[in-house]
Amino acid sequence: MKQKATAQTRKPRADSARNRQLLIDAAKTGFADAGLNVSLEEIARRAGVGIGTLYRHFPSREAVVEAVYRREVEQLVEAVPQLLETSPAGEALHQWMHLFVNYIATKRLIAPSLAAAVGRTSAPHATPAELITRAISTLVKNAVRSGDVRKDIDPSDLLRALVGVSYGNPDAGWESSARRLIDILMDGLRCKGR
Amino acid sequence: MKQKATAQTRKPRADSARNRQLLIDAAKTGFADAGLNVSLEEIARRAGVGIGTLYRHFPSREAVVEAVYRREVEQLVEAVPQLLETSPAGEALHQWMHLFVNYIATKRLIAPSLAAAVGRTSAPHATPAELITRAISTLVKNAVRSGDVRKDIDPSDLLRALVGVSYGNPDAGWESSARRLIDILMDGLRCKGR
DNA sequence: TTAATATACGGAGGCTCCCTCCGTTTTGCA
DNA sequence: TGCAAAACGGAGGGAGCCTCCGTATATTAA
Repeated sequence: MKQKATAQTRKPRADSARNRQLLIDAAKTGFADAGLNVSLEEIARRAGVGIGTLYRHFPSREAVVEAVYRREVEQLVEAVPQLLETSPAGEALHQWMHLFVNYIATKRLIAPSLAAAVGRTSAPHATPAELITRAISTLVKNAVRSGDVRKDIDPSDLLRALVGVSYGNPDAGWESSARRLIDILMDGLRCKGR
Repeated sequence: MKQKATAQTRKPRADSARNRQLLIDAAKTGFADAGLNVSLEEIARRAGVGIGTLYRHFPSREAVVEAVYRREVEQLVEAVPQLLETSPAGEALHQWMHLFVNYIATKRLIAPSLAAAVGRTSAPHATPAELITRAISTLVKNAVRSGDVRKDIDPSDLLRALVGVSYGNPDAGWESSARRLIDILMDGLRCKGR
């Protein structure tokens, strides 16, 4: 299960792992306190490590953000099979979209970085954006097969819409707005015998 | 018609007006060439003026962006009465949404600054965001009255969706994606006798 | 025309942030 | 216990943001 190249590798250093976690925690609270534009130096400061350490663990701001929201993305992905078991496919899709808004609502930072990433598939391994794309693709495919939604739906389109709808500024009943829009979208998606 | 305070004012200086226009032009090409993150100093350089001059005319990056896209916003707003004359209200709304995507597509910068502004109504005079909000409100109201779309629609919600849908990254068939989504949205909006 | 003055200009400078590089420190392993 | 490998820290160069103020120029009145 462990990755193992041609040569045997050392056990990873304890301080490295610890600092990585400290950084992620600091980033999480930093983003929450000071918005998406906290300086990386501020994050390093909060974590009590040098800026160099931050950059060693996360080569870019993107990478930091991704590490922070990776958890939520995983939960979002894991919810799919369960939803498909307990609900008809169309309903599963609908519920998942609301779930998406939930996660976006708590952590305000998924949307922006997701928005930038939806199109691209260049990354070597599975990026969060790709994971989510797969999740929604599964849901859409099922819903199309079961006849719950029209078949001319591109899952990426839908994801884009979802991200877009979740993009608004934090204040002013943003979340309920997103929820209303999802319901409208869903109405547009359904097969209405036409 | 001219603004005139208690004291009579001087004629505004010619160089000021000229520089302002140079700056707007430079910003327009600058945004097009180098993306939304061109430095303001670069814009000033392109315009052949000092950075101080830029800041005197436009107190913030936001203001620069707004000046650049003001034209498109105005056209978007002006299209409303015409659309309402030539099409049934529901269709007018639909067409206007496509028009919106058109303008966004050519100038890639309306969406971001609009996204930040949709909620707020704090500004003293009519901001572009408010102008657009008014435009879409008119269209929605008409469409609701004529029975073309359901009545539980908040125009701001719809604008948010429009902005969101138009937010994607430039590459990769973004525009057609936005158009498909608009059609789906519109299907969701229509009164379907239920 | 010319002088007076309101108005606008330019860019140096102080600040913050980004990111790299390398001397120092810590950790895992033998 | 000793020795590399691995990780740390933060100084420093570069860039962008924005302000401030001495200088330049347009407008107006004489």
